[in-house]
Amino acid sequence: MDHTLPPKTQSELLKRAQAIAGLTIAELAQRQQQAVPEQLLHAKGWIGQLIEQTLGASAGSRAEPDFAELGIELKTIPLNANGQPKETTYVCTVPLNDLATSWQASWIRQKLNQVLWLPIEADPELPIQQRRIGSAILAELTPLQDQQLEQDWLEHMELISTGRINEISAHHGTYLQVRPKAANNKALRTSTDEEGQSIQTLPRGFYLRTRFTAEILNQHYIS
Amino acid sequence: MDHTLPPKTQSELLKRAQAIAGLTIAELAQRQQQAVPEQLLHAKGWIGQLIEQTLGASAGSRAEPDFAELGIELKTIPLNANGQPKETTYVCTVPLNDLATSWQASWIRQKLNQVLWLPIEADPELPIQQRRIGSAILAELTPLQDQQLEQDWLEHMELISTGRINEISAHHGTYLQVRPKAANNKALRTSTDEEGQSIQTLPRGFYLRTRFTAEILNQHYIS
DNA sequence: AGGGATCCATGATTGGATCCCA
DNA sequence: TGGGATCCAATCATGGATCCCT
Repeated sequence: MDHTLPPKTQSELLKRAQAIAGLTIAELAQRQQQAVPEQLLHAKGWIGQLIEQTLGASAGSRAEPDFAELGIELKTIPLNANGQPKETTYVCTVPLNDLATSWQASWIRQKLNQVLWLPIEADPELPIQQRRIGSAILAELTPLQDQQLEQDWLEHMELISTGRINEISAHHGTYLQVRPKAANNKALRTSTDEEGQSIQTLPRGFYLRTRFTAEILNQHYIS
Repeated sequence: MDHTLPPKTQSELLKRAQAIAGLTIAELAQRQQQAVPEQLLHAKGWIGQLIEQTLGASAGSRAEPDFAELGIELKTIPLNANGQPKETTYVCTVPLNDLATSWQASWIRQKLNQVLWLPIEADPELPIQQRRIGSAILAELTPLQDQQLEQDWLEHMELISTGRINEISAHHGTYLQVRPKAANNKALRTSTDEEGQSIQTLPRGFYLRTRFTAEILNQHYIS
């Protein structure tokens, strides 16, 4: 089995995801003829990319969901020893220019509207090879989630569009954070301040807090 | 002013509480002719007792609210620099024998049914003398709080009455915890295990988590 | 530079242990 | 011993910083 071609239907995508549920990372890597890194420090996105490759996501695309034709985004969720999400989830870059858009039309909402969530064991005690892939969850934003995300997004965009991006900290937002997304804290990018002057600022990304992904899991595995 | 006599009415109690709102501990201590300790490490209950004395609570009584005739219990709430409760709140000892009672008739519920909460600044940066007393809140248990506390209480009492008290940790209970309440961890007391044998165990107390007292504060100071 | 994410120092929380008084 | 509570080491959570790939 070597799924390099994108799945043609939602059902085909789900079938592929179900087929890898329960596998260890070592088993999946072998199928894909990949070597498993000893640690993720120097291979941070590796597992996500292994999964993308396996399910046939169109890698490297921009401003589009991973499965563009199906309108589905793929996201892995690292789980701690307790089965809870261990990290926030990166969604996409925060636009620093091109601010005149609505939540409905925004890039981030296009990505989050329909997501295939794939929980993956990530207890640091567990060697990467032995970590198991969980059962995929295909979830559409509920009206309530949509509303809550929109509210967070509006607050962030208000600050950005009034040139106060440097006032944003990761403390803002109920579900959605804005945090640095860069090679390091020297990687600056041009934005615009309150008086229309150019300013240098760190590039940022939108991240979903763990409380959001924890709710997704709870809604689907009522234990 | 020296209120050593118990207040005769609820209104008199509230008047006394309002009269000390805004005072510093130093000011109140002077009125009561008490010396303020430099630190609370060796005077842990001192502020609570200063307040009791001031408001005319019947000190040292047992199995009864502080203002027995009014059915009102007095509790101070230490606040951190952010105005949030800093500690859990001790309520009363957990009965290790005498287990055949209902929530309605229980000692703890008698105490919690009507409480005069008194917030007091307790930021460790602030010298004890300068800490201020807040505005008192007289609160009756809401039906929802009553239900939630009952559920926690039932779970704890189930474990105690089946001799599994040593399985209880402070992790149990949504609002109500059971934790050690003793001079030290060698102070043992006799209880009964599953087969009716005597066992030695630490004496325990019921404590309200800060999330409970935080809700009390939020309901009354909508800020 | 955008997409795939995790790292990890530091601050916040917690809960077992402890302290004084009558 | 019951009532008045706080202490504080250890754990948890967080969010600013960082890493690889195309």
